[in-house]
Amino acid sequence: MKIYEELQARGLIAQVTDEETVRNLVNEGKATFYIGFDPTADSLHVGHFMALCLMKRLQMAGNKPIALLGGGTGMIGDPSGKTDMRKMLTKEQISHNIECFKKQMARFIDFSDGKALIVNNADWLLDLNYVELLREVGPHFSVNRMLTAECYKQRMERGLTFLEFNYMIMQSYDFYKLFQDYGCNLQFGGDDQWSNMLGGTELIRRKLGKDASAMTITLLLNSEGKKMGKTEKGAVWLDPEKTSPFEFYQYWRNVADADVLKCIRMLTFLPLEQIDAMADWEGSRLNEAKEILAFELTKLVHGEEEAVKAQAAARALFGAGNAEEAPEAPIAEDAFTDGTIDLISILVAAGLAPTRSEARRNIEQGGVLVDGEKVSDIKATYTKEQIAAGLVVKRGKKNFKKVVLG
RNA sequence: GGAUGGGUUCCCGAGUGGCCAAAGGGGGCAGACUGUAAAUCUGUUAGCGACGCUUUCGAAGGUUCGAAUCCUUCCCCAUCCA
Repeated sequence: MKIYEELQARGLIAQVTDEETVRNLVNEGKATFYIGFDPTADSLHVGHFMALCLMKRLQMAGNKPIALLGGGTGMIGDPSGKTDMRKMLTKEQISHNIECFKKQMARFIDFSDGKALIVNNADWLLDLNYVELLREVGPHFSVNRMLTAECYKQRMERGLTFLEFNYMIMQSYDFYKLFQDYGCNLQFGGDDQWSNMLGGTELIRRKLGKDASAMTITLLLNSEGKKMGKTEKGAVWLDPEKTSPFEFYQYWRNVADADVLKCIRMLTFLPLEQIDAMADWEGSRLNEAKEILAFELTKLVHGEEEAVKAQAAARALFGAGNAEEAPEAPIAEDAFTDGTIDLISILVAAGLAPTRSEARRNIEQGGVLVDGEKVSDIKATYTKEQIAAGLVVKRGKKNFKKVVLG
């Protein structure tokens, strides 16, 4: 099975400009393709991870990836899929975020010996002269058409600023530039990028009379139609400091029944035959599939060692056995008063509750267990010796920490 | 620039002088059920040294014993007109 067919079988391909052209390009390893990453945060998240996996797959098939960091486009902000204007980032934030992105990307993609490139569109976008640019590309964009683009529709109701309206132009210019400088003939992106990407192929055709292609990756949506990789607390990050391997593992361990196989297919590198074999698993057996999904992804992102640890911790928490594998939460010496500390303080210090009020509620509602025993007294206290021995504190069913002396 | 309508807690949205930490819904959290799922049900959802205290209704002032509610100025948003 060739790469294009594999991507298709995994359900990764959403739209392509011309199937024949793209199929031939990637199957024969003739594609030089780029994917843009806007540095909107200091870590990559699951959405980026999908793109990186795709880059890796295509690279393994002999194609050359270019990772485009949006140092320039990040200054504008992509309105696609946003209902409100996003916060403008400062230049310092952007360059900090770019550094973080670079480090994380290097873990997935082989950038050695020119096998892949990493470029920053700030290098060309920031120096553009406004009037020159208008004259150069302006005539090739029809405002009427741009306004009909899907990515602006939502915003037409709530308000779209001129700043963001220009995002499509900048992205199109990127492709135009990469096409000329690096022979980049293919652009990948999330499906929400489709209209922006078409802007680029159009521009190349109109300015240079040449063809370039575009292909979008299916957005990873859950069965309720929401983007996956987001929790109430925010995105699921790849940075272990922002989303611990255990939390990362748990996120995938808890996906809905309807989404497990789709996720395995799209995100893991497991062979398709093995995945197909799981397709008729039903009911509680899907739990096994969830464990596989969680383990595989944690392994890809955090390495095998962390994946094993996360899995052991999860099993300990939900199955029998002790919870020695629980993530540790150190309590500082000065948190003790006369050698003791109360349970509310422990919960807050361990990050199991955001505020003391919340901790109090959790205890009152019977949601807190210490070493397996339910504690419903909000005044319960523990001595330094008890903490030193290690105390497993559980808040709710899925949150637990091994509290130790820090 | 002009007219009109608006900015309320995580979100939507009620509230037009005290009974307002603010209805209702959504979301979240906890509990029951279960498969660490979904659905359902119950409780809860500003903070804190907690039958009390402190901070919150776009911002800053003011009136009042008392303001989310009234007045002034300012900022922002939407729609229509230019």
